[in-house]
Amino acid sequence: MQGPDKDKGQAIIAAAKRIFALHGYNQARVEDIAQAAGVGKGTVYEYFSSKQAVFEQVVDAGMSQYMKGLEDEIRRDASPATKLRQIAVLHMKFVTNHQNLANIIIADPAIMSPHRARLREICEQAQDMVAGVIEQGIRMELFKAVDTLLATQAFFGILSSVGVSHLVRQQSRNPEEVASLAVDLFLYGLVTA
Amino acid sequence: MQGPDKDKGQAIIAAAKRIFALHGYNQARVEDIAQAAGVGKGTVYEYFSSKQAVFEQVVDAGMSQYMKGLEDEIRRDASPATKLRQIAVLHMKFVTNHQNLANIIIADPAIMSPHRARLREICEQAQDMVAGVIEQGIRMELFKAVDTLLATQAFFGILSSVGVSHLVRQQSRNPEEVASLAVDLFLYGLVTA
Amino acid sequence: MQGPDKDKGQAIIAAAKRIFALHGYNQARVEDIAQAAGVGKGTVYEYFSSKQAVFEQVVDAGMSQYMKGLEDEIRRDASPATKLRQIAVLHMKFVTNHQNLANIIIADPAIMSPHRARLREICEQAQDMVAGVIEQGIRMELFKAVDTLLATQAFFGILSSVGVSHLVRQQSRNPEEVASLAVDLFLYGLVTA
Amino acid sequence: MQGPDKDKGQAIIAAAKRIFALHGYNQARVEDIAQAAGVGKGTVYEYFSSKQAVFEQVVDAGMSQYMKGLEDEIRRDASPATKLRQIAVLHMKFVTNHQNLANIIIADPAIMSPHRARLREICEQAQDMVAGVIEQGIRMELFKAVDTLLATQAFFGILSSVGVSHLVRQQSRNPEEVASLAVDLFLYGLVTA
DNA sequence: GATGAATGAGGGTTCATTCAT
DNA sequence: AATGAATGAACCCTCATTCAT
Repeated sequence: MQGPDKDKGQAIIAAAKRIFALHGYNQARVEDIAQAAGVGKGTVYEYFSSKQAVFEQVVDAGMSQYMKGLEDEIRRDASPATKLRQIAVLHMKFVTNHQNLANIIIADPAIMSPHRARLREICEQAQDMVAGVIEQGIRMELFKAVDTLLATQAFFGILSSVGVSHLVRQQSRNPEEVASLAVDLFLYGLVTA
Repeated sequence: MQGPDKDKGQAIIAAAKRIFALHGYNQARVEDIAQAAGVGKGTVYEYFSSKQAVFEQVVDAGMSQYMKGLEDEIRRDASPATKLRQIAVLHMKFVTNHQNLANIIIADPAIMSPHRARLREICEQAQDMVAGVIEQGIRMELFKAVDTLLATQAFFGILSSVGVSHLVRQQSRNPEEVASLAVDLFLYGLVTA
Repeated sequence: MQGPDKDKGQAIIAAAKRIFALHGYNQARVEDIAQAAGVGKGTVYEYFSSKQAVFEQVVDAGMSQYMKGLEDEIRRDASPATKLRQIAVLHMKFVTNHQNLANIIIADPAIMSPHRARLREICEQAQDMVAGVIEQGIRMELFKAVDTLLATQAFFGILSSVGVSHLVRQQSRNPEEVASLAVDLFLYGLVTA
Repeated sequence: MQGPDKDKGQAIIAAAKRIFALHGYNQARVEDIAQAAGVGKGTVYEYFSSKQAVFEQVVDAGMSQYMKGLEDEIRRDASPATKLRQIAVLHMKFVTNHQNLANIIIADPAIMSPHRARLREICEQAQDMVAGVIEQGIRMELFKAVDTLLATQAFFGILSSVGVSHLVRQQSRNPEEVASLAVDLFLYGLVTA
């Protein structure tokens, strides 16, 4: 699968990420990716077995990077609220960086269907980590005894939605600031005290 | 282009909604849609000018139905919090009903690109309506003086995320209950009082 | 009795002649013909078994009309040159009236292939008639002893070419005048005496 | 193994010329052309943007070859009658070689409609050249003071008609001989001196 | 290894024909 | 008889994939 020249493989992944995000999976032609990577069309097949495989590598690379960052934050010694704040920044950056790859995966059920189980597993791992933080907060009586799964999904939902809207569409604020405001809302709610 | 038999056109729209949601735009063959609607492949073209047009009609039908419901809720005489609660139920039902059509639109930039401007306008109308409710709450000093745009996006983000996860994947709870829990979280936050 | 059926069949033939001449065989849709004839699409199939059959009827109608005129001219008591002059006017009117139907037949080998033999037979009948006139002229030592087949084809070639150019494209002169000039050229040649 | 690009493009043109002449434009499937050229269906689209474009290239190739020959004859130092005789041979060969491509163009108004203006221009150039020769003959008082446009059209009409009949249908004589007989008729007419 | 010319399966779309009303 | 909604065979074209250089 992996050709010997790691740099070229990475260049193709990077190019593919841009092209997929820009045009969507089906509208992205292998030739476009090759051109964006500065290689010939056939070269893509030296490094990856198929267009599908390129996409999976793009997703895998993004996810593993994300998971690595997530694990680091979780392992850190901090209060649950602080951890959520840090994870929020991480997630916001991820959303900003990977634009709509996640949507491609969701929207095109045929894509990654062989790998979908593993992808879901990874997502669930991420959710479990955050759920763990929330449970910790609940045990410490800092958080209400809500349904942790629902809260976790709400957490990601807020961040993704706000992230896409604020960062992709308007680049007026930095990710940290937006993440902070979103987490405030998540932690303290909309209603006045 | 529009044949006189409204029922058949509606049947095609309904079938197309299922097929698009199931397979994604590109993997959905016109023949699949025709078969699902119980008509011949050519009949689809008696009612719609193209596959693209079918998709747009599917989206339009869903959106106009949604907007109609939203306007009804907004116009109702109720407290901002109650309005948000009602809108949440509406949105949750919409997400449940339309599954990942929204994601298809987001993920495939080429789809609906001529109509994208109008679609965005509709979405912004919906956001403006909810933003109006939140502003009203802020003026009444019921809500904190947050960035209303950010809060609105967070509101939709929570509902969409929770809706997809809870309702599409696990159908253990009814939309009303899940919407209520999500809104509680949005209004009162995670942190204990 | 002149039932309404006959009228409708004739109307379809007349409409088809216009549509075929205007768009060519393949670009002429059965629906176009039906519409031009002021009837429903299905009605065409009440009178003709297929699009192909409609075209054949159009051609047959034109040819039999043409042949009838030709026979009348041949039977007339006149000098060979005068006969050719009369036939030329007839042919020029035919070309004007039927525009490019002949070209459609020639250009689309699949069209009328079952009937092509008969069509060729009719054309050859027409050629034989004119060839007979030329032979008569040769026997009377009014015409040179040329290859009658070649002369006949030249006769039709001049008339068709001049007819299409002068009458279809520029309608400045009447068929009789143009036919007369063309026949002068055919009879007396270009070179000065 | 495989020759350079140009050869394959030329092979496709040559194959297309045969297939179009044999079946007509619409009945000629792209796959037929590809097969006749000994290439895959997709290869046609490596060299030409569409079926339409293939046809236009076929026509262009034929026309430019024809025009080149025509110009050479015109430029030659010879009497008008001799020039016409040479042009006649050229035209007869062209008709023989290109069979009914011209008819396809005439019969199918939709074909080449974007290029029709240019095609007509080319035809008019050819007509103008021949008209020039005839005018020269008239000025030299070798030819009668006829309408040159009409004479030119008659010239082409004789040659095309005789060419198609004699050469395509019966291949008993060579083009030069037939052309010569046709020109004799055109120059000296049918009537005895 | 790197390339891109060659390939053909697949699908959107048209339209001649049918048939229930 | 007359209609036009319904149908599906046919065909152009795209683009992922292969392979000879």
